Amino acid sequence: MRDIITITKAISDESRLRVLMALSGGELCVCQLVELIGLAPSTVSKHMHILYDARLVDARKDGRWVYYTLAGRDAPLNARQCIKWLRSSLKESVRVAEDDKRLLMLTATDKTGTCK
Amino acid sequence: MRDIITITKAISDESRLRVLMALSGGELCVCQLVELIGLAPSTVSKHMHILYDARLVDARKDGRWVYYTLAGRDAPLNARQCIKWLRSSLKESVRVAEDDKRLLMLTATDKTGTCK
DNA sequence: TTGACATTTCGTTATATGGCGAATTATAAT
DNA sequence: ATTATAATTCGCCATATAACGAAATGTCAA
Repeated sequence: MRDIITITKAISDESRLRVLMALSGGELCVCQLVELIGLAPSTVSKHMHILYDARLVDARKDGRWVYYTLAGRDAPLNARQCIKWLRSSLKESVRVAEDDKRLLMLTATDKTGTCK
Repeated sequence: MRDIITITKAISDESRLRVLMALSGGELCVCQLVELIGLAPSTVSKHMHILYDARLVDARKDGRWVYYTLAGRDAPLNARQCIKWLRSSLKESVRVAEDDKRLLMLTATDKTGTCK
């Protein structure tokens, strides 16, 4: 029960939902998410910690950057199915579409894969 | 997006999750839910309002009782799929099993279908 | 009609949550 | 070595949330 509540609390915030949907397109580092969401780095970092606790995202550190991805095979089934539900539910969200578009611009300036 | 956030906020509370799982066994009136969850009637009523707003439950008034059921065919797909995910995720929850057991006792004393 | 009961609404209170900036840590570049 | 950058932690504040009891509403029973 506690695990599920951790997940449901994690997904009950607009910024965190936007992050999860943004990560559908592949891994992103915190500074890219800051750019996308428009909140302070410290705030975004806290959001990512909440998503990580819920095992909805994985983290990978590379140099001074931390890259986040959607939870993968090793994540609990509950978390993966939650993401599946969210993706199908937010498929037609205008906000998500806007973010996807902005993300294309953000990642285009950064062809190498490193952040900046 | 707003609809989904309404849903995710609605399911980010333990009492409301317990209510949703309890309703898997069929409709229940507020006083039965009060008995099960152990919170004040006013509190449970507020919880039900939140679930209703999210379209996760339907309400049916019969005399002085209000019976709630899980969202049915007419409810948004998002809400129904959410319930599906929750049910599979909480399938093995001890808390839910305890509630189910208690519910059997509660509904056994009340064979007619009316509340008391 | 009076009383009892189920439910909801309202006002209040305590705690949880989300936001920021400042300070801290870790890494890379000069 | 020093500086710059990415990310996190910490402390603070404003708002949201969940709880209660009291009062209001609606319905049935005596």
